[in-house]
Amino acid sequence: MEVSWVSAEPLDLGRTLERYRLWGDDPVNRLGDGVFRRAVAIDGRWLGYRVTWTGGPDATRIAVAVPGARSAREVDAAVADARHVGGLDLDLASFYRAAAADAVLARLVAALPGLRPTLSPRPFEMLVGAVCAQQVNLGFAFTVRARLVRRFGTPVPIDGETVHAFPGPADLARVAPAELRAMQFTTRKAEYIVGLARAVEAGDLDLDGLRGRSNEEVVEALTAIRGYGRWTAEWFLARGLGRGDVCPAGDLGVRKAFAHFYARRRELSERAIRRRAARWGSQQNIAVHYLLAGHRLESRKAGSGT
DNA sequence: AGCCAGGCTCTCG
DNA sequence: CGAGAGCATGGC
Repeated sequence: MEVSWVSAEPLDLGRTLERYRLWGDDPVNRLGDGVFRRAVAIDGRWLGYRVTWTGGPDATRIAVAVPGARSAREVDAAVADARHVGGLDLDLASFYRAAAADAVLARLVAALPGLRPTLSPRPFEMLVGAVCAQQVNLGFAFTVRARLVRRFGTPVPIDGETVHAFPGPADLARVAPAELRAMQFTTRKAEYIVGLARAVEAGDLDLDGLRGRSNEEVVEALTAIRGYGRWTAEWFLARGLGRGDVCPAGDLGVRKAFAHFYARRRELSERAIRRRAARWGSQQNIAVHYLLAGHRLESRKAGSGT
């Protein structure tokens, strides 16, 4: 079964999803040439789906196909997942209007038309992925995350290939931290990941319920868990929940991007970054995404390859 | 060999 | 609180 539609909003899906292979192969979000594959859960069953697209940033036709679907409801679930992954529900047009007032953002919007933040549809997946990326370079973070996924996730066939569903709390709650250590997680991170899985399994933390809470409440709930600090909570708000008014100002990449674009390469304090980002109000999340992508673009051109 | 990488916890003042 | 040390791991 398949559905397709034309995006009325600016969108370059290829550029947006490119993120999924910037730092290596991602067995959960598989991006090929002009095709993206992922799995979605419905009624306890995993279904692989495929997204394809044609046309330019101003009129993209998107198609979502779910080869194993037996009902429209299953297709709807895949479409919802795909919309989240592609950031399709973010108001990019409003961001573009706000960006026009900022010379840096205006330039980046012109260079990267239709780029959207990719959101992570599943909170547990988002949080564990964030732990993987704490304090290590992103290539390595992707490597260990992929090991985790291949070992504890669920393989789902689609189009003769395999996508992996990210392991859920139940899959990881019973894992001994030593098993993660063997995959080159640090002892601490192994504890953080298993600890989160067990907290969710024990009912101490309602991840899905976070969606309905304020930014402050989400940060408070997450930072109460060992291993989950402000950085992780803010990325969760931004990339998990798609909150617009969030800027993970402590993030190394964000700090470098702000230094590059707004301070003649001099380091800005976290507070200074927050102040500047606050001016963008509910567009902060997208603005930060453009700054990060723009910084990658320009430093790659300069010959270094972050 | 040594520094770096999209942090977090713990301890002190 | 806010700064600072200590922590671990692999890549370059």
